[in-house]
Amino acid sequence: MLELQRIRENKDYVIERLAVKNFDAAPLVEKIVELDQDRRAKQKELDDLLAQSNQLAKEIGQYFKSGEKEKAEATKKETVVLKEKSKSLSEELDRIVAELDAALIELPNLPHASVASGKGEDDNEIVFSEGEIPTLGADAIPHWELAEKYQIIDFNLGSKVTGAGFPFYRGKGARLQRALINFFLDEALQAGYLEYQPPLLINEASGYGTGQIPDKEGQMYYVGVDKLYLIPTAEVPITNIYRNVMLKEEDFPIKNVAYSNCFRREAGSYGKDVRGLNRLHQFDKVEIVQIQHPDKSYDTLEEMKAHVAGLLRKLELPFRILRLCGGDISFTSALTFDFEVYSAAQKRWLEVSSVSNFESYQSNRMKLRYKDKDSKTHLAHTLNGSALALPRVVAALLENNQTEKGILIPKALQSYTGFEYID
RNA sequence: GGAGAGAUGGCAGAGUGGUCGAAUGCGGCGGUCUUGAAAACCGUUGAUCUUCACGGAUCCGGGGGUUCGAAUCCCUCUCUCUCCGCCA
Repeated sequence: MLELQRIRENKDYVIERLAVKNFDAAPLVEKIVELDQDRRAKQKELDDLLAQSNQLAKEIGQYFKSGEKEKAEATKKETVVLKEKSKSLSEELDRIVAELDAALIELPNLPHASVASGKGEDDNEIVFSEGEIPTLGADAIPHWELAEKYQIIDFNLGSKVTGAGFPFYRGKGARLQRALINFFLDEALQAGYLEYQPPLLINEASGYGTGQIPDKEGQMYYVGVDKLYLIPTAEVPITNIYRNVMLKEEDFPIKNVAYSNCFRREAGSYGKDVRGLNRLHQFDKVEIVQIQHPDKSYDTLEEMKAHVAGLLRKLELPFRILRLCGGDISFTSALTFDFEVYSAAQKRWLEVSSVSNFESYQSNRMKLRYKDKDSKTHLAHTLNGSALALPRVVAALLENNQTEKGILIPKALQSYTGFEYID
């Protein structure tokens, strides 16, 4: 959520920037500014009343001590009026604050200056691309057929046991998964990240902290009896480690990495987009999260981009980087780069990573702050990125590397898989 | 799942109805001393909202209540610990 002070002081700028996200912020901003003024006025009024009550209470205490019972009783009567007034005033104040909070939550994060306006994914800007797009023989087949041919992923079995979008990985398929996870984790460790194994279920407060709740809780699986959500990404537990935390300036940068299963309901998805590994309800992902000083968060974003690019390079996958336009960038993000790999048999680009700077948007929700050298309190910046999400990487590896001898495992991965070919 | 105990400032730990935002110790910061450091001694040291400022308000796990007045009493939730049960 945006800082109130920022909205108050840069009303027009906020409205202007949010237009880039195709969000008409004007009515909401006006409402927020009004509610804020109202809140402060009411707060002052209430504070004055409470100050009077406190004063009287002190006096009553004195009277009792000195044995002046009548005076005490008389003063008590005075407080009754004050109490009624302050009670109704504080109820009114609660209403205003609730309304203000609700309005603030509806306001998306401001897009970074480099974010262009645009309608949707077609308007994203390709800022980088690398690698040759492989040309496959006429007998090349998509990964779901390869999965069946080599019996490494069983989608039907998943449907039987759970439902669509929950595949079984089997034999060398399962070992490939394990190899990729270890490879990604090791690479992150080498880059200075601290490894975590997070809980896969989170409470409501955590969902709120990173922005899944309210609004997007429909995308998460919910365990009603225990009021817990299955995580859609390790970002949620890992970032929420720092909910209500006061850091010191020298703690920056905090670099965490976590492998986790991710669970997404993906309500409303259908068609060829969800074929095979393209979109699953449960998948594996290694996520990197950084907490950084506001002055350095964009350098950090570049560092994270470079890390992700390095992974794809080592896997020898052709990839491109997109800067998301206003219409495609998420509600909570200020700047997002998507990484896409080319899946040669499907002849399409698949998103395998999304690297974002949330600036102070999540921090403000979570009260993630730090003290500077003058022990002034500020909000930290949060960033995260997939490094990487497995299924589409696997899809591209299978399709691009299909040969007559089988699926060729990239060199960098062979020490992890223990085999050279899936055959 | 059952029974009991507890949650106080960065940490440890006092406080069971009124000058308690909270003793004391440790840690942190500043100073005296010292060539420098340590030790010792002196001082200082929470957050949020509001105000130009003085000041005011709120916060002792979360929420609610009793009272003129709550860290302190009551209800409720969460979490931690101990014992029993179950169990990878």
